Amino acid sequence: MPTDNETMRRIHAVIRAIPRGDVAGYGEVARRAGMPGRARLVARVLSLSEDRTLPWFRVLRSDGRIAFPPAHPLFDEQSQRLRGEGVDVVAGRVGHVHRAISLDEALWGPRA
DNA sequence: AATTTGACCCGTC
DNA sequence: AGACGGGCCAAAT
Repeated sequence: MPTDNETMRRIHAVIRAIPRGDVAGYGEVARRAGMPGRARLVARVLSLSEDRTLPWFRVLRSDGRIAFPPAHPLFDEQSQRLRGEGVDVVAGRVGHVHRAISLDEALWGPRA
């Protein structure tokens, strides 16, 4: 499945749906968009997106770390934006975030 | 045409 | 906590 407009639209929609002060993993976004296992595609769509209103900073790695290396300029911007909406970010890592539990968490418990 | 490169993820050890 | 292997896949070399 190529990165056609429909695929991109669905991924954008899921990211736009992440509430303020909340975060989601790339793989989580992929699942919610009906494309399980396609985390890399989400990352790619994000990297190519021109939509400046998209809350890209709410998307993190599954382990809660910011995807960029600390040296990358977007690393600091993402940290700032998240802190700006109340998310605790320490050393590029989000701590315990106030958010509704996902289906995964309901079934398997919080990611340690 | 083959290989490498990413804003990745997961089970297993 | 980290490493390793496999899955993922469009773009760029």
